[in-house]
Amino acid sequence: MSLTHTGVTIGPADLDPCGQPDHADCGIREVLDRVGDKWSVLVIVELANGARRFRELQRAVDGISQRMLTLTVRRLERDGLVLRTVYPTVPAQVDYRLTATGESLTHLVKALADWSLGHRDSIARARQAYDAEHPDNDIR
Amino acid sequence: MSLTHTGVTIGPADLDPCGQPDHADCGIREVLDRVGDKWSVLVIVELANGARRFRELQRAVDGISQRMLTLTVRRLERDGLVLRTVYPTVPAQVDYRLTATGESLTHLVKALADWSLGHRDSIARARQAYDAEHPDNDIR
DNA sequence: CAGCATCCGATAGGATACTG
DNA sequence: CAGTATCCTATCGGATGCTG
Repeated sequence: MSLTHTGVTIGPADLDPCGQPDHADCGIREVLDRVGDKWSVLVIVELANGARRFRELQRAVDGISQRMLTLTVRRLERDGLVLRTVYPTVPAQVDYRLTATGESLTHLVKALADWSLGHRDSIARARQAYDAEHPDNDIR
Repeated sequence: MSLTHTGVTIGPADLDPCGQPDHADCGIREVLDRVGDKWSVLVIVELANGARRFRELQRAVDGISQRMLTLTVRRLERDGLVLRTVYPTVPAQVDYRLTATGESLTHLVKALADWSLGHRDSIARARQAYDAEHPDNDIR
């Protein structure tokens, strides 16, 4: 784990993405808002396996409404993570593929997915334990 | 990019977190919902630098409301990512620190932050370009 | 097929006031 | 200090119907 920090390592976990002592928001938000929304990551995961057409995407992601797929894919396009290509056939045909930038995100997405799978049991158990000890507390 | 896939590599980017051809949701959601929400990651980043008290956290994350900090930190506690310790002093004193599980997430969070910083310019330019060519389209 | 438009309920999340 | 309790708005996101 290396970050380009300029000086000494303060603690065992000196994590400061901005280089500021208090990492205001420093733009993490911009990415997090994209990575964080309900569908983007799943779409990226699917596109990591190759170009997909609209309906293919919708079937693959499964559960996503057409409205949300449209919005998700548009935002990814706007951010330059996905390339949208329209073929002037009849009926219309459109495909989506990751750009180089989008491709570079797949590593992280994969890491996230791996972490998720690796810890889901642990998390599930933690939740059960918590819920058992806080029956009233309805944090979800 | 390597994933533990069982058979042949279909494309240049065979990314399948579940091991299923269509990666339903396979539990990525559980983590994504936590990583994805507006504040969790920022809180984790702050806690990666050491234990913090409630007010310290609120000041550090900056912008978070007290209500959201409470909810965020409670959910992280429930998931076993954060340990909450109450000292029966007057006035009350509580601190929060990452558990081992939470600690293990900091690597990913850091990677995400790095990616974010590394691509924010690229993304900003993509957005400007998109908005210039789609003046009417208001996808945000 | 690949969408846009519209309606509408559910949730996120801010502001504010109060408590042990 | 470290919350809890309310209220209220904005956005998310599903369902449905229509178009090129």
